[in-house]
Amino acid sequence: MAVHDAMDVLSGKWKISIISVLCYHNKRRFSDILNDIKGISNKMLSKELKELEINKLITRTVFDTQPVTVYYELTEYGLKLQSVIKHLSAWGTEHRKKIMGR
Amino acid sequence: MAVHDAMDVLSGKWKISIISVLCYHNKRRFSDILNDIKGISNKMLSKELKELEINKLITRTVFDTQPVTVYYELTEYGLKLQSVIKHLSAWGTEHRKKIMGR
DNA sequence: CGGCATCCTTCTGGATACTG
DNA sequence: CAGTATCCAGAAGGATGCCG
Repeated sequence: MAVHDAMDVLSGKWKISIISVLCYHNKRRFSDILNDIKGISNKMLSKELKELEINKLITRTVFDTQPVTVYYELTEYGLKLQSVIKHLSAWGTEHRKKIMGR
Repeated sequence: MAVHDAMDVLSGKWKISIISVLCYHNKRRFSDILNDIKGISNKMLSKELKELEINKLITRTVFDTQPVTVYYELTEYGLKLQSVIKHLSAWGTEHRKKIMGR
């Protein structure tokens, strides 16, 4: 099932949120993403970024400054998830209204 | 974050697959879904169906036959996920090609 | 048929401390 | 800054058996 193939890659508590952040910012640093996503720990961010990189959804670029600077960005491939995220986000907004009662 | 609101409801190993099945079949019985989704156990199917019902994404209808017949179907609300599923599915198909190398 | 109960193992993920 | 290492609790989820 194709949907399951997609979810294999996207499963994990934070992956969708991470991709979402990268959709809006294009290039983003580790600590910035850490602040963007409320509640995530550095351990989890590190782990999920690594998995996304393995699956070719994002790239990791290191700049040899002092201290080092690392940028993450979506690959061309990962960018194709933008429309999915957009729809999901719209649905999520509506869902929150429904659950919260306003 | 709206995306996270959506994922709260959709998290779980099989929920997206279940919704996907109901997108294609409209009305579907417990044991049919069990067969549709490869690898799922009855315990998991039961649990995730219950959660989806609580969140108003699906409805559960019991027919008092002998033995009982139970149908699940998407609510009007759950149906709004169809476009998300469609995009996700398309992406998943492409992803499989990419990973499998063809 | 459509589940629920139980057992048990694995995975998830938070807190904290440490490093180049 | 951008992680890694360790510890540990709790959740997820598979296997099996039982029930109306």
